[in-house]
Amino acid sequence: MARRNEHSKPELRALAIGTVRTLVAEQGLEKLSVRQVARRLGYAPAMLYHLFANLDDLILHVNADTLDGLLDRMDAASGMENPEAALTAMAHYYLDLSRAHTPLWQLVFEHRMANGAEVPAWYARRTRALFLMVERQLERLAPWATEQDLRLGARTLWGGLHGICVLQANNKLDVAGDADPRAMVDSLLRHYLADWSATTNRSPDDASPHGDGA
Amino acid sequence: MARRNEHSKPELRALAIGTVRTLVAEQGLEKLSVRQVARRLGYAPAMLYHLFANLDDLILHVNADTLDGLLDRMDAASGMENPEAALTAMAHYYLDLSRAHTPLWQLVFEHRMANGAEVPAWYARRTRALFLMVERQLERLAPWATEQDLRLGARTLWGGLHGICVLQANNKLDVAGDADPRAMVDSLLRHYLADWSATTNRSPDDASPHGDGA
DNA sequence: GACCCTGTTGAACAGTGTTCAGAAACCATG
DNA sequence: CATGGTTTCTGAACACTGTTCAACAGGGTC
Repeated sequence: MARRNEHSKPELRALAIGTVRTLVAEQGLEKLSVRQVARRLGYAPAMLYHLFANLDDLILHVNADTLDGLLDRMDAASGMENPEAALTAMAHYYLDLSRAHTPLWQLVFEHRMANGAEVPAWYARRTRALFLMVERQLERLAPWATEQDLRLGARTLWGGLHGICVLQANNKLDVAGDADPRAMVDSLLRHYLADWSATTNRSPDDASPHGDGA
Repeated sequence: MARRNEHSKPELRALAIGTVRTLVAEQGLEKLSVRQVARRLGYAPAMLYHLFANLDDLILHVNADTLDGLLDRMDAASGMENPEAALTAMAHYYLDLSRAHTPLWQLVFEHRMANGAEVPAWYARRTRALFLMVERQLERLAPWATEQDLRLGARTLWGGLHGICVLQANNKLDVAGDADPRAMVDSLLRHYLADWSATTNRSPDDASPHGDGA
């Protein structure tokens, strides 16, 4: 019972990734295990170690797919006329993913690497791209903002959005009295962006032509 | 080797909770296991099941202690004159906990119950209390806000703060270019609160004396 | 001394990720 | 056709995990 060669290595890799996706979607990330994936594939568990370095590696490949889908949809929104509308659309994609595919979303954002290993570069590139897209929209919203303003603003805004999604995915919102996550996201974006773009304008302690005091 | 009776049941419970705290602080939550706790205590693993229902129950008791400490410190800040200053102080406690005691913080906020069981009432009470404290400060900031405004605002603001702490605890901020979490928290509070308190004032579609259209 | 009760344990069960020697089948060469 | 090499795949093992439960040891009571 060796050497069946029914599928090529890349085929098998894609098959394994797909199996993890359905398995996680069906039973959540707690039930995910190498042995379960192998059983569904009809192979011995050890076979998976010829496709991926370990379970973390397999999960990262699944997450890369999920992230690519999210980034694609966010990128499509980045062309909108109004940068505020673009950010809102992006945020809604982010939230929708955490609502419609909660276990898959958790696999991306709540999975911790074993023994604190660093994520590989090919993966970190994707999370970096996410923040960059937000920065670019903020830049359109306030072209006068410094590079540091944009970094801080993007990380604050998207970190905040992320927190709402985390609470939503973990059902922590119902515990503390029900609240509509969509309304929360809209509230965050509207209020934060309004004051951010208003007060980031021509910072007083910067090299501005004629500073109009605080 | 049975029936030593060196400690009372409540003593043993407190001892076990303390052991989990040091164990998690030293090695992170991944390494936490019933057998490790028992070994440090000098008992057999099975003994712990006479003190707690299971590992989840033990962890919840540890988390309750952590939350109580946080709530105490936040409660002390709630008496400050300026509600905005109070919220800032509370947020800083929240962030500081996630920075100074990251593994313990993760145990509270990133631990998932096995087989999706609901958290018990004595525990849920604490997370509810957290949101309530924020609501009370928002009410002082905008006494005219409706109950629903307060709920939405508190959950949005604290959800956002939580997200920043999550990214911080998981080292996701360095990956995407370094950003000071403290500056992010301040940015979130300042900008969100400024516009929230300004625009929540006498909502136009509510029973206001003379609505000034959008 | 006999009894019960309570604190405690060893052993077992079912599961986990991971490694590795080796078997089986395909391919190319002599 | 046979031989050898390479690739694909597996069974078994190792060291773990949470949890359960029969059984045992010691203290208190009658």
